[in-house]
Amino acid sequence: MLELASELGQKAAAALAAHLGSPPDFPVELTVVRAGKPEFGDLQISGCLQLAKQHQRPPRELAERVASALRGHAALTKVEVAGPGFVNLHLANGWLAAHLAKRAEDPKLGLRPIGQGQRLVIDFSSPNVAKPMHIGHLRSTIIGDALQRTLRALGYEVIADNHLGDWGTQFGKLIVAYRRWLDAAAYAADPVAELLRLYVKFGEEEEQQRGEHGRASPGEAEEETGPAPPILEEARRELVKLQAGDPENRALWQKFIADSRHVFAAVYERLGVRFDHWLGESAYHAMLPRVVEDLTGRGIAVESRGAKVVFLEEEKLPPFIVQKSDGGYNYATTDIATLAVRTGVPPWAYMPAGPFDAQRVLVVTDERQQLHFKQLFAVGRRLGITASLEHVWFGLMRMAEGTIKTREGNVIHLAELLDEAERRATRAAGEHNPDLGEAERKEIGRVVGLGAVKYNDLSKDRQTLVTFSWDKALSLDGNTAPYLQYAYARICSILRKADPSPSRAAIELTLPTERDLALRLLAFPEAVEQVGRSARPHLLCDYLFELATTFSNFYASAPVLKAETAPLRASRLALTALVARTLREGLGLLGIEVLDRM
RNA sequence: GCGCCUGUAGCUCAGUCGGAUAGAGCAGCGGCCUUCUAAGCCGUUGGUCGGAGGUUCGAUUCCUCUCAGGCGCGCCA
Repeated sequence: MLELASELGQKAAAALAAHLGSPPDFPVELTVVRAGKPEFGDLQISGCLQLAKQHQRPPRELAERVASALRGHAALTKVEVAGPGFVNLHLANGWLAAHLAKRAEDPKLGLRPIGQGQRLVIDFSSPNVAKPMHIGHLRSTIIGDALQRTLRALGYEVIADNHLGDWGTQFGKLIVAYRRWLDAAAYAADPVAELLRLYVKFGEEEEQQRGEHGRASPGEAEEETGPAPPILEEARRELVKLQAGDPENRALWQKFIADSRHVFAAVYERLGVRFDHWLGESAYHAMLPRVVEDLTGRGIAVESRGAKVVFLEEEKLPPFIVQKSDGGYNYATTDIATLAVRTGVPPWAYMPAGPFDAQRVLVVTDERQQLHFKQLFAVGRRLGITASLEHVWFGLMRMAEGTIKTREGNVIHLAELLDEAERRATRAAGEHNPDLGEAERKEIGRVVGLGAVKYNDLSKDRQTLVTFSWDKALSLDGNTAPYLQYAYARICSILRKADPSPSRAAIELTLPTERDLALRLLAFPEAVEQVGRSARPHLLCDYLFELATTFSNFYASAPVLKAETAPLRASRLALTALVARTLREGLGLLGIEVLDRM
């Protein structure tokens, strides 16, 4: 259908250009899009209105030209001019049937390899070592995973990288707290939870000491910070030792990373998420001096107030600090190094893995880092990076009761959310289908629960600010993953009984619901390509929901197994089987599983 | 102070980079299980698209201003 649309668009534009005498001012371009309403046909062209104004011609005259150029095309039964100057196109059932037959034989369901030959790095999830993953990380993980799957399906060579937060000032604090207050049994049971407890305890101790050492009014006075509490001084010393390569501190730090990674890996296993690399911030540490040297050597960064800074006045952005006045490096430095490795700009072709020489780089984080990435990408361009650099940001997650700080007790932990999702889905499975055995009910609960959670995050435009609510996040009705999974299970039930199930047959489109289904099925590649281009997975959710709704209508109105004639039965079986494949493949691109029975 | 994002039905959200009478789900109301899984289907109620100007044949969409909320802004990540 994509090919047809562009063919018709070009044909229409050519006809109009000839009519207008190939005008130099306004290039004649016409796009063919899906019609807004059934009575307007299947496809429509609305560009004549705009062109009419530019060329001072009556819109209907131009529309008539376009219409007569397209009439007689084999794919179309009717071409009509409507309203002020729209051209409505009606597709021939024969054309639809022929394309469905082709689609049924295509293992890729019509997906075109638009990313062929291109390497793409996608950075997502990226939790911080020693901090538990919460519902905010879930968004990055789920969106990133859906994108990596989709981009792979479109032919990109995808490198999924988990850019772990494994380097930073928190490690000094953790080392101090670990030595003072470690509960070994708790650590053995759940290292990340224990490390969080230690981190929180450190903060409390710091506050207490701060209270003792001055600062009469803790509220306002940001300016006059009193002397740093002793425990904070201690943490700074430990951090310096760690960065200088002190063996004991280094061993502790590596232990924190290794143990955290185990905990994260279990979550990813449960979610079905995989990475090609886990190149955390620390992986780039060794190259930071060279980054700054190069930047200053090329005049990109200059000294200012003792720090090394890149000024971005051309881009109307605030300055970007790449080296602190104390000589230390920060997030900006690490990210420049990371970007250089990912895109392979010299001279930083060091690495345990890479450089990757990617043509496209996607970074999935929350909205708060928009400015940072604008600055980073601006620096990247000065370094000569030509790859497409995209900050795939998503809206923050907020609690229903208002914004709550990440203090323990108020955070919803990932595992807790997934457990509850599975519990609810398992119970629902039992209610809807009492005949299920224990094991099957649990498996359905797992797949449906996980699907509901993932789809909840994926189905909204990623940029919307979401207010978390248990009932909304774990809903199983309406526009949710279970609805799609249920449609799939019903199809499987039909196919099980079809015996033998003929997958290929001549398609007959006798009912309106069959025709609707045919149109929706053919639109699959378009939806997937849109996700690949715009990095917005909700477009695929919308498509799949529409496909499932269209199928449900078909299911209610057209008997498959008891169709009036044998050819019609075969046709409907083929159509049904194709819906199943499209749902399974589409949900698969979102990282959501399906079940044969529910 | 400067900047980014968001405001669409009671609630949660779509709205194809200017098109025809703004669409779904949930909630509400009324129907449909002697036929393939009722986690479903059909019908119905509900809108000054935050507000005010502007651009034009046409604005939820683009521009300006304004209100409300969220988030950033030289040595955290």
